[in-house]
Amino acid sequence: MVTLADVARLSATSRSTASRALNNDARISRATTDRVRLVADALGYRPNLAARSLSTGRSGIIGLILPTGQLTGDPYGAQLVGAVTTRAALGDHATMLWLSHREPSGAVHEVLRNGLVDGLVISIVAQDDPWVNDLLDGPLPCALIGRHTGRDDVSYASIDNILSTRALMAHVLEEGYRRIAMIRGPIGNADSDERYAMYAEALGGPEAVDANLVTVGAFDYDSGYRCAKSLLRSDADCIVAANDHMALGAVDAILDSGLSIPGDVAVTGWDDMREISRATIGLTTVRHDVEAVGREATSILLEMLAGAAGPIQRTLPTSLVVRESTQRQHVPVAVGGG
Amino acid sequence: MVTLADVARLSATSRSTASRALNNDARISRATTDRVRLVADALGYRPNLAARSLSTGRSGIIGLILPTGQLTGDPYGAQLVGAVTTRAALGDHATMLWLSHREPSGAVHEVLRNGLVDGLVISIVAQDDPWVNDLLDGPLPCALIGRHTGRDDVSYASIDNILSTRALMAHVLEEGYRRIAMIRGPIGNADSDERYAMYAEALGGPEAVDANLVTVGAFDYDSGYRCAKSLLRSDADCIVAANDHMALGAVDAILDSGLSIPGDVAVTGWDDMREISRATIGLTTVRHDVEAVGREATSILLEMLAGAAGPIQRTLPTSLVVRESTQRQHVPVAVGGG
DNA sequence: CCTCATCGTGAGAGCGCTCTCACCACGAGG
DNA sequence: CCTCGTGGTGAGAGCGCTCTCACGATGAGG
Repeated sequence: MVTLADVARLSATSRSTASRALNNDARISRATTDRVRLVADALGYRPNLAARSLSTGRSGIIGLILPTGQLTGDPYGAQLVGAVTTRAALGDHATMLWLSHREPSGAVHEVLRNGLVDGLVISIVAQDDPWVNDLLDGPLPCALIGRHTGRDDVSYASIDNILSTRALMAHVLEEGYRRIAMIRGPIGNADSDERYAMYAEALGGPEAVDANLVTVGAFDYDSGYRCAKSLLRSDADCIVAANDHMALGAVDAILDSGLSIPGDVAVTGWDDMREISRATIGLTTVRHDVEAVGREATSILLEMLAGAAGPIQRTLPTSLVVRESTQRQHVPVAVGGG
Repeated sequence: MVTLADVARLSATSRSTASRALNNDARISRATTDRVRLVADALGYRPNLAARSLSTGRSGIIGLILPTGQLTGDPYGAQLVGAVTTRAALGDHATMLWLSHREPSGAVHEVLRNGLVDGLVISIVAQDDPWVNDLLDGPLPCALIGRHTGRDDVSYASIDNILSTRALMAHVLEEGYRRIAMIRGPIGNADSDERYAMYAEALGGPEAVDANLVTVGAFDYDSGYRCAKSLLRSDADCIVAANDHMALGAVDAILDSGLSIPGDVAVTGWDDMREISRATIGLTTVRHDVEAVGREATSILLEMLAGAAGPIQRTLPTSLVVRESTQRQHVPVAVGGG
């Protein structure tokens, strides 16, 4: 293995100088820097990260914690991984992935407190997981993907649930729907809670909401189907689902009941997933940029690592995509598709 | 930060002894070991991995290299990641994920030669990527997921393409199909090459193959569709696709052409992916255990790290799953589903 | 001509761990 | 009683890097 000492010897300087030259220290003269660089290249020198890490207390590695579920089924998780990895590499950090299906108390904690990673990007689903708070209160800088219910003191990058839900609700109200039901996501999940809150706001506040028109799903196809069946019994004429998976379930439930979309019942989703937009019916949904969120969360973490103070919180814009599933008044037109 | 020195002091021993006690060294007396352990637990001591790594030359981290494409669309990549991570953790190793969409010459090489990872598990698609050979010939132990065309000197875990293809071909021949076409995968990909070779063998050898009945796809839906359209013009009565994605494309192409399955044309796939088995028609396919392959490749790497010599190569069994898409002679029955 | 910044460089400690080597105490064997 | 083996422990070097501190050379200002 070629070490810094080798480089120093062959470029006729000290290890100190060689180290500085390779790390862009302005104090080193141009001539020396060039010479050291040349030798390092020639030798194929690679700094040993363990040694550097031991010396600086920094490893140059960030951890990405992802619920296992996010990596199966849809490309969401994969996009996230790609975005985080790419952004981290851009900032000279490597990324280490943890899947949180094993008790994080074991695996995660193990590696979190031993100095392997400098910080964490965390994507959560079940927001009441106790270990999330453990991590947030731990010694490592953390940036969340999505908001965390009940905590305003943490850094995160999130999509804008407030404005997007307002726009969505305004749209269906304008289309003339009146018994607007919701298949919300799990209670305690921040995205889910926020979307529900704005749904309620649009209808005139929580007390104005008809309890029969609200069901709780689990962000998957099956719960969407089940919830929709129940909502149809309550005479819903529009079903607002908190994501596209559940919306697709709702679509199938409606069609299976012999009703038409949007003639009898309208449906909306969330996420604008490609495969689902392509499905049976063009789905009115909210488009947001998964990769941008991952990128932004990573940027936030890197900023914190560079010394930026306080919780950094950023909300990314979304856009309403109107397709046939809510356009009762018009001739159905293929608007979307991508 | 609590260091080994702290533990040693509070348990009234030396750093050397404390280190040995925590690492299960048999030379240390029971009493001392227990005492050290107790103190370590009480202090919440975590060994600093960078220091250990610097000292031992081992990091306890393995790298997993995955083509970006494998993480999008289907759960294949996610299952792989899960299996590798889990198996590695079992062997006290953490896993670091690299996606190879960036030129690996940059990112990968960067981190490979600096002592961060002890070894690599590599999953490849385009097997002619030059960097794969660079890695295989590099200083790090590597275990491949799937075979690598043209190299017998490397360690791998692979599914059995030979026996599975024989069984599959025997099945369709027995069903009475005679113009059996193939949508093979990319040339140079070992799985793809092997499957084609056995397809040819079953028909009486390479020279017995009708060139009009062989097309080259890219393992995705679109190429499956396109290839099938062309094969139908050559009067194929059975289309053997090298994976389920392409098989699904073929199914749609056949139906779009106004033909029936398996009445007019039979179709077979590979992989037995859940979503696809659920699709329009029950697909005869080859089931193999993705997670087992990932697990096995990781085991192999860990064995090599533990000192096992020579290339370790293991082939995992597959099973033929017969569903309606090839059963012309019988009344279609719902056989599969999982 | 001397003082004093300024710039560029070198010496060496230290990061936290492992591991070789040396040591001590004790009991068995001669 | 001395030697030797053995089980248990300690001292200390070393892993490869960074960074503080100190130093020498150079040039400007008095």
